Amino acid sequence: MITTRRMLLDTAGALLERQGYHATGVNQILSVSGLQRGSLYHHFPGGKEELAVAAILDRARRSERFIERHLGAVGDPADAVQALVEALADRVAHDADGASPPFAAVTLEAGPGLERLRDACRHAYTGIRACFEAKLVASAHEPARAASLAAVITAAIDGAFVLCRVDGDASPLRQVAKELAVLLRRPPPGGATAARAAPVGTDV
Amino acid sequence: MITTRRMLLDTAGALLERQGYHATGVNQILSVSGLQRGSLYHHFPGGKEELAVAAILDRARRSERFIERHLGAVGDPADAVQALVEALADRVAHDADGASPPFAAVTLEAGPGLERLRDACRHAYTGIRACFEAKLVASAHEPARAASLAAVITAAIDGAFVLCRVDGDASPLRQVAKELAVLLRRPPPGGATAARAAPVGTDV
DNA sequence: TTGCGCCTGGACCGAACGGTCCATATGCTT
DNA sequence: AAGCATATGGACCGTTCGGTCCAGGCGCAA
Repeated sequence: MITTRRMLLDTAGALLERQGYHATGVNQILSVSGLQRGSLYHHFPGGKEELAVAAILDRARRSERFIERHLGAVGDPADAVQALVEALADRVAHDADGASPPFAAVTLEAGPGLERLRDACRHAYTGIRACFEAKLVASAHEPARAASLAAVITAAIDGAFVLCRVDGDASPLRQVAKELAVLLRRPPPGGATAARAAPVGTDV
Repeated sequence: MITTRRMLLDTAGALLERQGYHATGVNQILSVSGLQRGSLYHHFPGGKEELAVAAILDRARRSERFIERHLGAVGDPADAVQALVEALADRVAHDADGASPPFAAVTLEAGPGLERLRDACRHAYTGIRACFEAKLVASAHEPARAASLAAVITAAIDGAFVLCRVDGDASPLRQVAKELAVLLRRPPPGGATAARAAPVGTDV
C-alpha cells in the first residue's frame, strides 16, 4: 500500500522537523500516524534511521520545489527572496508550531553512527543553496558572489526559524526578509556592475 | 567542591551544543567528565534538565562576553561584526567538531515538558541579539533598524554554523562574515540616515 | 476454491535511559 | 578529637527505547 508509506514519511518528516531525531521516538511516529510497528519495519527494514533518511530526502525535494516555484514567480531576485521569506513568515504566523527550519535540528544531531542521515541533510542543504544560486546567476550575479549570497540566504532563513521559535512570533523571519532584500539589491563590492540600485525601496 | 560543578557545566554545555538535549545522555556526561551519578544529582537535584538549563545560561553569559569583547575592539560595526564572524570561522577551522551554533539544537528540541530549558534558550538568544543591537544603536542606527539587523546577524551566524557542519568546512561562516559587512555598510532603504561611522570609543 | 504473495497487528526482547538511595569519604568547626 | 554538613562512589529501580518475530488478514492469480 502506498498510503502507508506516505503516511510514515509525512508523519516522521513533520516530527523530525519539529523535534529532531533523538527526541522523535518510533513509538511517537506510530501513535501519531495510527500505524503499527510491523508496517514501519516492513516498509523501512532499516528502522528509524532509514525512515528518517527517506523523510528528509522527501522533504528536501518538496522544499526545493517550493523555493523554485516562488523564485520563478518574480523576476528580480531581491523581490523574489523577500516574497519567499514573507511566505514562510506567514506560515509560521498561522501555525506557530511550524516554526522550524526543516533540517537544522536533525543535522546538528546527526553525529557518529548516523552517517546516512548526515548525508541526507547535506544533500538537502546543497540542493536548497543551489536553488538560490541558480536564481542569482540567472540574474547576472557573478558565480562566486552568487554562491556566497545563497549561503547567507539559506543560513539567515534557518536562523530566523530558530529565533521565531524562541520568540513565539514570526517577526524574525520578516526582519530577515526585509534585510535580505536590502543586501540583494546592493551591487557587489567590486563595483563592476553599475548601480541598478533603483528607487524601489521604502516598503517598511 | 566548585570544580565538580564547573566540570559538569562545561562538559554538559559542550555536549549539548554539539548534539542537542536528547542525544546527550546523563551517562555520557558522566563518562566524559569522569564523575559519578551521585555528584551530578547532588549539585543538580533537578537532574538532567536543571543541569542543562544551568549549562545553557552559563554558556550564554560567556557568549555575550565574547561578542561584547570583539565588538568593543573595533569602532565601525560592519568591520566589527566581520571580524567577530571571522574569528568564529577560525575556531571552526581548527576544531571541526566545534562547528555548532551554541543554542540552536537545544532550542529546537525543547518541546512540551522542557519549558525551563526553552526559557533558558530564549534568554540566551535575547541577550545575544541585545549585544549586536547595542553596538548598532551606539553607531547611530535607528533603534528599529538596529533590532532588525541584530536579528539577521544572529540568525545568519546560527545558520552558517549548520552549513559549516554539513560542509565540514568553515567557508559558510566566512561568506556570512563578508556579506554581513556588506549589509551593514549599506545605508537604510529609506535613505534618510547617513550612518556616520561611530566614535571609535570602545563602548559596551 | 485453493494457493501464494504482500502487508499488518501486536506480543515480546535486551539495552539504555533518567532517577533514587544510601554507605562512605572528606574537610571544616569546635 | 569529636561532630557535622557537604560531597562522592556505585548499586539498584522502573520505564522507555529501538528492534525482532510471527500469526494471521487480504488481494490476486490460477
